[in-house]
Amino acid sequence: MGDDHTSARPLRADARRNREQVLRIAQEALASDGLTISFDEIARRAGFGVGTVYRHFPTKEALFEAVLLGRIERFVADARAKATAEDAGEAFFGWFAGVVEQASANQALCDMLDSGSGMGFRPGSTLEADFVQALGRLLARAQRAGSVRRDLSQQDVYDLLRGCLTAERRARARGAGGRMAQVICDGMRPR
Amino acid sequence: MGDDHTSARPLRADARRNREQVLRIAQEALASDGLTISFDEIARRAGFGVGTVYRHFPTKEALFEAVLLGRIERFVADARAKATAEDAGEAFFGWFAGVVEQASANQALCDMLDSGSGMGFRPGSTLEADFVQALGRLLARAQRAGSVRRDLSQQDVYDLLRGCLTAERRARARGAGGRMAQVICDGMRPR
DNA sequence: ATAGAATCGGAGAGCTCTCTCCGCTTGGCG
DNA sequence: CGCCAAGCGGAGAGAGCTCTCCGATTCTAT
Repeated sequence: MGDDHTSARPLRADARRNREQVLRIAQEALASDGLTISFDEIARRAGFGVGTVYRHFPTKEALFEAVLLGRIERFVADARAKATAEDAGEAFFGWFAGVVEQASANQALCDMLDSGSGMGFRPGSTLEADFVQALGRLLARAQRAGSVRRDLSQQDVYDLLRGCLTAERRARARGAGGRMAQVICDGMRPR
Repeated sequence: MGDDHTSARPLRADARRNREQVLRIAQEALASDGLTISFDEIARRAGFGVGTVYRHFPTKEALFEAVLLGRIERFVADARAKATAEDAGEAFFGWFAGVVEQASANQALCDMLDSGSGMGFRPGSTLEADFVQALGRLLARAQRAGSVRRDLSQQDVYDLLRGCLTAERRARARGAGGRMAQVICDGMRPR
């Protein structure tokens, strides 16, 4: 319970600038270094004392969520938008490849999806369930259309997505990114 | 360095028993908890003081290597044994699925292959290079035989293997293991 | 049984990390 | 301009980790 957006009064002008600066730097630091980066290090990179950063975000988790949750929500929204597309197979594979492309560029996003309920997603939240459910809808339509093997459950595909992120992230690091999703999508097609 | 097997005199009988006990417990602990388990915790589970464990293994890394390197070496040996098999495609896919099956049952093995040179493999060793090279030989033969897409490099397949481990470990955790390697192998076949 | 070498146990040094506390500084209103 | 609440900085508490050190204990050759 810190002083989120829910506070009664608006922040002082300098405080608002500082908060935005922290978010900007945290975003960069998380994208390049992942969830293991320390709170102190983020404060240092942003040029603030650690007390200042804690004033804006009551825990390390709260800061990370402020940076990352929106990204995951966008994946869910994107899946919902594609849920009525004409070509169900294209919708499913396009969404899968899009998530892989976006998330593999961001170490913290990979960490979060990778670690599952363990660390990334807060226990009380339904975000992970929403994500899997949105994925499941695209999958079910694509299977009905005959574009995806029928023996794969939504959990199977969620796990394959995580695996694909691991692979793509590595490939990207050596400058050979962009093809892992293609291979894994082919593997999900009926033979 | 420490007092490995290279020492001049043999260990006292009780010390040898203790060393083996430590290795047994460390093996279990690493398989279930992975590379992030603490040295203190292993000593505690084995029922020894931490000083005793350090007497046998000079660093945490040394203990972990004593448990894990042999497993990786066996993968390399297995790849070499299959390098002259009649059916090159079967040899490649069989090896890939075998590694996934064995390693996905062991959290520490997954961590080691996952993290690459970062943490798992010691910088000075050639083990990781040997592993990739042995993989590369199986791959090249399978590609010549037309069983695997030709646009995949040995690094691509190494990354796909790591991704497959991530996926399979998750699937196994929810009791649905055994099919991830099938999907990814299918993805590597020519269309 | 006994000496003495080999081995054991665990307190604690030194490090990193998260998070708190409170004296000092500064923006913005009257 | 001057006041003071809002905001800032960073020392340090507390927890956890790796690894060291040395007095206490146990094995084994005689």
